[in-house]
Amino acid sequence: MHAPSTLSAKQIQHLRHTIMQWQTQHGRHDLPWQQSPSAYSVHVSEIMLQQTQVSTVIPYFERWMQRFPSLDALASASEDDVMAQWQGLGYYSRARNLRKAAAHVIAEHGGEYPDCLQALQAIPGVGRYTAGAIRSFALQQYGPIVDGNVKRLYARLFGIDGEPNSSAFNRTLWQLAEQLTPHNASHIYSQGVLDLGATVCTKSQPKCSECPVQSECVAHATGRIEQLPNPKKKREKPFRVGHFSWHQPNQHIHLVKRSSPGIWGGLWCLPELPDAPKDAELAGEFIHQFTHYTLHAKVWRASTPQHLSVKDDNSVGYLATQLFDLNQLDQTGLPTPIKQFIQDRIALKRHT
DNA sequence: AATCCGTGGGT
DNA sequence: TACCCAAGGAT
Repeated sequence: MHAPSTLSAKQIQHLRHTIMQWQTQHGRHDLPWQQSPSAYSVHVSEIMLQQTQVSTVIPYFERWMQRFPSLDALASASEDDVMAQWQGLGYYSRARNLRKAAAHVIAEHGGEYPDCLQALQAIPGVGRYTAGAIRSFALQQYGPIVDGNVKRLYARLFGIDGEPNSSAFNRTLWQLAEQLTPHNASHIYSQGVLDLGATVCTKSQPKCSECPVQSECVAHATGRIEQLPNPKKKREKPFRVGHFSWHQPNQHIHLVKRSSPGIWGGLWCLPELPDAPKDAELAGEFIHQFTHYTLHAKVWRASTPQHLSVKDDNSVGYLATQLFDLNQLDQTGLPTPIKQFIQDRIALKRHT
């Protein structure tokens, strides 16, 4: 892998200054989580922003801070309440971990977030990136960060020609972040690299003419902007069939709570069956695209509740089970396609 | 190290 | 349309 040699002190100073000045003048300052940030609000926003675009997160963040305005409010909430608030955001282990994290900070740190990176990373769901982000944005202390934006920016700026997500590639990026991040006003630099990656050094059609570090950019100088960072190897997406049961006695729907870890863990869902039931009537079916596989869901009518459900390890077991009023589903965390299916069917029935 | 974990925006 | 991938972390 082609990696840059160690940066000179002069290079570091120049890049820091240029990026920080650009952030002050052209960076983002109006995002909801940038207004009077606390360790808690920064923590919440950073977890929500993992693998999720800013525009998607904003309404969830606003609702979350209304519903769980403090660490104590979150820690004392039920898992079902938390999952219902997270409904639709995906990667639901983030929500389960966020609730655990609130209890962790209260139990281990008396309700005050720790300020060292090591202790921050011991919080459930907080890794190297999020720990650095909390240090930078909430505590305004030295907190290097490497995320997708930073990887793209550094890969182009320094001409890093490595296998994406390989350990060598990641090690190089983190070394650069540690060198470049200043110990004073770390939050401005960190926000600067995020904003630069998100608004200028974009994945496609980057705005190099607006870039403050264009003249230092290896990829721009060598005409490799479109090649860097190198594309990830794509894998074949498998196709899976899932069988679900539909039991709907008098305006109620029978749901089971899915186990975690596992897909849709912690959410309420139509009971998943190990196989297609014999002599059952098909209530409906749908296709759902996950990142790793395509799900063909078949939903079968059941005259009796199906307490048995397929667990994550493919075994069959008894899970928590409950009848939900069809008008109550808005306050319940269901997988998005399942909720969609149920609501479509209810709407359909009303018209026939 | 490789795989799993959701959903939706952008092109 | 189909594909990439987004303020990553856990196992």
